[in-house]
Amino acid sequence: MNPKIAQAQDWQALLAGQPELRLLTTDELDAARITELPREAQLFHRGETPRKIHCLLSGEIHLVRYSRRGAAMVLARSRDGFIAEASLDAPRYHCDALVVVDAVVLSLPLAAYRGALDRNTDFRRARFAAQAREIRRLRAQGERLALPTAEERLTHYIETEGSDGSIELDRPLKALAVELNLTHEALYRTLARMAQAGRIERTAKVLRLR
Amino acid sequence: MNPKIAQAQDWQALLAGQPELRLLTTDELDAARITELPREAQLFHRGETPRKIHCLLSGEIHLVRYSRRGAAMVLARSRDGFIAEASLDAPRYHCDALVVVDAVVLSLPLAAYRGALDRNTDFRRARFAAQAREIRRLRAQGERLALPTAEERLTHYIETEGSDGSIELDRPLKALAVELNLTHEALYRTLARMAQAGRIERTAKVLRLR
DNA sequence: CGTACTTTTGAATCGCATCAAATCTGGTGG
DNA sequence: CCACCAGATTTGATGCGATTCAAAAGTACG
Repeated sequence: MNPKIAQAQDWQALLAGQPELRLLTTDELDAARITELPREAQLFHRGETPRKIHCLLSGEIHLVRYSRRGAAMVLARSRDGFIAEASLDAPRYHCDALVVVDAVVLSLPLAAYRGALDRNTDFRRARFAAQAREIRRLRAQGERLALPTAEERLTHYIETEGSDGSIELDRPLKALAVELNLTHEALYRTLARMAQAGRIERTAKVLRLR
Repeated sequence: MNPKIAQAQDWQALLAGQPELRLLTTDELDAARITELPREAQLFHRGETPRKIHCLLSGEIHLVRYSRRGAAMVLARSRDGFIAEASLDAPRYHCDALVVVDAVVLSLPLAAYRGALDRNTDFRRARFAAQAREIRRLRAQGERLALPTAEERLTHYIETEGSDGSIELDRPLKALAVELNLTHEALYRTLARMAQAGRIERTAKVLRLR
């Protein structure tokens, strides 16, 4: 492990949680830096030119864009792994990266990242596969947003994002409503109706389709 | 150029239209085959295991999934280039590939494609960048589908997919309506209202924001 | 000149957003 | 331990925009 990073005893466990980083050589990790970012901080801003690639070790960061009327739109939620990797070959970021839960971020200069892609087969395959997964996830999300009713969107969400017909509720339902592009009222009502009709089972922390 | 492919005189022009294929070596192209597919044919079916990667040379192919009620959902429209590249590392296709306009397809065994990714730096960079573009496009599409009204979705579409505040209408408005996840009636009415109010300019083949 | 498809308009209906307000919950400080 | 507070959850009433169903007019193409 890179000595500069190894100094940070507290972060060892976090680094261990990112298997892809272990694919990088000591040389490649040499230029990496670790930063702590408090809630509300911004990792980067729209319009800036990407100079580093960031890997989220802990916390939560959202990619956000604002409509002309000021409404925030969440393009992506990240709880770990590389952030805005798809923007790196664009001349500018097209969204803000907003820290939603206090975060620890490892940042790597673009040159090191690109070098690793070219020379490190395992790393390259891992990143390539990760991009493919993201594309499939985004397609599923688009498919979901195209569904006309709240119930269909919720069902689709549980089927595609959950496992075995159920999802864990590790955050408030309001957050889920945002992801389904519903108001929280609409989601609450839909849940009530579905539970009433026996189409869904609801416990404190789990939603299960029946 | 690969002699087996070169035999197909008619397809030379089509191959020239795919700059990425020229990045492949003769060896890599050796295993490629070209197929013609009529409208309504399927290039692959949901549930099949991917064994080849397909590059669309001409025509149009849609990736389609069907809801339980049988409603078709178009996950992606392709008019040229690699198809369902993101599904290759999945054990099965999760959608059907439906030929919408008579198509010519070049198919390459997965092993040849993966070998090219590993050994051919230019090809790999090109594919990596293409995936990143696709991710950005899908994010923009998700953002668009989350907009509440027909007018906002249309405006967003013209702003992000068009150039300089206008788009060319090279296909019927009904097709555009599907992409905006609207009924064609809703789109027609929205266009009429916006034109009436002077917020959009409409000619036979172009839509322009004002 | 007929046929298939697109474009257009109308009327009725449905589902979600919006606004409002009450209740519940977890966590904090006194 | 309890009072309190912020945020989450829940229910109600109203309105709007898109869907749906229907039908007519326009357009391309063989």
